[in-house]
Amino acid sequence: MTSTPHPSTSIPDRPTVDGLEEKWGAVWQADGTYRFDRAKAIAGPRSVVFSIDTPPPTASGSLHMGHVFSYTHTDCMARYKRMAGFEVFYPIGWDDNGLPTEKRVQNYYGVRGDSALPYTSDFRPPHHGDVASIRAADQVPISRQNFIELCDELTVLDEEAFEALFRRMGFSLDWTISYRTIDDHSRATAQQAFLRNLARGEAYTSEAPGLWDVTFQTAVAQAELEPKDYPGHYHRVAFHRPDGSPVHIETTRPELIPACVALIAHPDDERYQPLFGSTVTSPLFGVELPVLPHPAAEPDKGAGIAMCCTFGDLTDVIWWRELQLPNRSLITRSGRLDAETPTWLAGDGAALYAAKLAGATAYAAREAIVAALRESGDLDGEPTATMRKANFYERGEKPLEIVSSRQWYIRNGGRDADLNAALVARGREMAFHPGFMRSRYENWVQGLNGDWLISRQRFFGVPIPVWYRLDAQGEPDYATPLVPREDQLPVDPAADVPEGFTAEQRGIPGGFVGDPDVMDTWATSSLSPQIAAGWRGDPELFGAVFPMDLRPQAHDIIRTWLFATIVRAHHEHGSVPWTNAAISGWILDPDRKKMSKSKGNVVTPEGLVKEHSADAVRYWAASGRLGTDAAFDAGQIKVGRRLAIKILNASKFALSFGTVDGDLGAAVTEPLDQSMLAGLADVVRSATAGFEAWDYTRSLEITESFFWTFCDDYLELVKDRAYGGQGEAAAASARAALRIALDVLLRLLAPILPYVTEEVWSWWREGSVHRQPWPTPADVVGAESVDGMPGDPAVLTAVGMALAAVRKVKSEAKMGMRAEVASMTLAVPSEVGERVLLAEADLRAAGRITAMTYAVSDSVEVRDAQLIPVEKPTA
RNA sequence: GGAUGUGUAGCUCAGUUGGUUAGAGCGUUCGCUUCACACGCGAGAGGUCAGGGGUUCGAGUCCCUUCACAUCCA
Repeated sequence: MTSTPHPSTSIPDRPTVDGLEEKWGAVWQADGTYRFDRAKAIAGPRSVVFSIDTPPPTASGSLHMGHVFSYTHTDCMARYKRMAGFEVFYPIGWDDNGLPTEKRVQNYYGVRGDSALPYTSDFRPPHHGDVASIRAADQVPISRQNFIELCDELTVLDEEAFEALFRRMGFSLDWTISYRTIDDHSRATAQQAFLRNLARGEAYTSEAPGLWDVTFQTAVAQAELEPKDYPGHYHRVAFHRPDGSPVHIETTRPELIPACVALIAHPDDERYQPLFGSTVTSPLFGVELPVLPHPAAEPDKGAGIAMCCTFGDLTDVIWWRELQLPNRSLITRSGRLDAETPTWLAGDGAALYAAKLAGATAYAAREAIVAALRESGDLDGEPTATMRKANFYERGEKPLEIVSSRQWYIRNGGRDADLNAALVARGREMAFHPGFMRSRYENWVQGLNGDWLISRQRFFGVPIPVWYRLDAQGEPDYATPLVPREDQLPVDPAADVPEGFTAEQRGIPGGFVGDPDVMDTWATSSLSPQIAAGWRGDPELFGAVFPMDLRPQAHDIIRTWLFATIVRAHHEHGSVPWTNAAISGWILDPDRKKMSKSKGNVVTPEGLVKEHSADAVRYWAASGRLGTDAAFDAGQIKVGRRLAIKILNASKFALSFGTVDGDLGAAVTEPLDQSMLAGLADVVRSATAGFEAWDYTRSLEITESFFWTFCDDYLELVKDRAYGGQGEAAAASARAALRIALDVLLRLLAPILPYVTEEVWSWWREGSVHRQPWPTPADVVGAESVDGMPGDPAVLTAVGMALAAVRKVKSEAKMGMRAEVASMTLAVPSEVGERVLLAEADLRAAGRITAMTYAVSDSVEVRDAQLIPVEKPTA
């Protein structure tokens, strides 16, 4: 039923891969070739569906080879599953909310959001992507709403560029199922999930020390920080025991001495054991501080005893919490020291603070403190340069500070051993491909030390959907937030009014105030399965596709995206979000460095696709296995292009001998043809096993390897016979075998090379090759003879070896392959000779052999060849 | 410091449960206007499987150990 001949075959004289993307992209779109059949999915058992949680790309980022790499991997699997009979749910989304978009908008338009400013209806931004970068001081401040409008405008443009590339790459997404993480449906879904987290106690607010980006003025989550080397100096500073003797510590941040709450050494450190339980006083400020043991202190680092300040780094937070130390925070959200002189300082210390430190930047404060330490004699020696590990957010220039603030958190097992174990167990319910990637997940989950901070003090995000009552003094009541009903979502607390209040009551005592924060991007994109599958508002669809079958993504975001998505599904559904996670590697440049803009080694996908064709680029991507980083290799793309062209040419040839009427399988009578088909049946088995093991690369390699042998040996061997050189029946056998093989080969290659396979399919078949069933060994009719004897793949191998030996003789004689062999002896092992005899006529035709005899030998070689050079036309 | 992975031809990589003489592509060398394809075809050269030790009749493959590289975590 799949082999209905096309009524009029139209094969181009010179087939080309160029232009196939436009041609077939338009057809697939018009025909809805990759449309998800919702009715079939809902009607059928869950097992008829293969659902894919496509990670929505950050549309504000640039397009890079990593996208093409990973999305091609997914598409190959999607296409295989579709042909294997599954109803494939393959949506696409764009992750457009969040700080990456804001940064891009700031640079593209030269603006900066400022909540204090009023809306301007006719605002015109100063730039439109026409300058490389804009200094913060030159950015025009605009209102929150104006800023959001620009974000909306630019993300739409960016998404169009992404869509154009993804379509050109031939990704078989269902473009009718798409979403943006900032659209109404996504916002409502994110808010609904948040409200349910809140109702169950999984979301909560807390005034706590957290990571703070002073540049972007927002809190940042643990998962987002990047430790980097940051130059600094060790300062050897004396604290004092009650008897006046010094205890030296070494610190890179002496400006935090006024925020010091304790000195801490490792419990096993004999140098400091006598001090545990005693107190010391801080230099300059004279604050009395305990000396305490804690295993996180590193005996080898600096003096081996550290000052704990609130808060210099994340270790300080651990000490503060575990040792129940006071909170003497000094660093404010601006990155400057508190303008008020802290209450715990007195006398000279307080005076020093008021004079030199109040409101100072961390840098100025450090200078002032170091000068004062020098004067007091508490600085031992000169500061020595060092590199410290500091935490950064994305490409921020300044290290993150730790600042106390009220923030929203979602419980993620960082502070709850039972939840932690449950989330590890969820990971074990899923299959990771490759399996070892699970340890990334488990390492991360088991290393968490705090809940997930989701609130951001930014603009372009999903608002936290709560309001607070204001008491008579105008102070918000954070303990009992006002929440909307789910059917009111999405809401914007900055514009919408909670039930029971009027707009006039906003911000006045006895009235209400909206939560000013938005959620972090991940708090929405961690719900991509729920958003795409219609958790909110489409329970039928949701039931048919959730939990999804596959989440594909790269390994660097296991700790963020993959983990966060598991957390949300665990809380909301008590299940995994998907049953398989396919983890792609990274694209490295040819020197095996990670490609990055700053190094200028980025190759853009658009140019490559235009130059080499989408199939060629897909071939390169598909030759990278899951979990393996791949070097970018233009050579491999060229190989892919060559394969695509070869498929066109070989197909044209195979179809050029005229059709065969009736039963194709019955027409195959020659042992060589049966042998080729028997080999192909083995290929079908192996290629299927490859896909079933998520190893599309293996499937491709097996099929490709067979295809080249098919071209180089089989086609050459049967050419003469197919033209009719050995009579009609023998010709029909070859012609039938060629069509059977081509039909199966095209289907095997379709998931990897969708364009050329579709092109060739259209020459002689109805419908799309991408809607054909995946081939089975039984589809390779003619692999057995009519009396049921299976074909012997070794016949083609044997004749191929003999042909190679003939070619070798000609090549060594520096003659062309058309040279005639007047006579020769084929020396072969006897079992090879027996098989050669079955197709000797084909061998003679392909080798232009007039007379041949056989001899027995261990290897296959041609002896005593009498060659007649091709007569060259005299000039 | 802990975890995971990698190390095979000049380059990029395969190598199933241990089993003949370790494979492919690219590159390279030599040759060929061959009626599907010069965006092609044919042939050749090229490897101490990171080092060391062990198990075994037999190790690229299993075990131990050393080294190098990468990533993740602390």
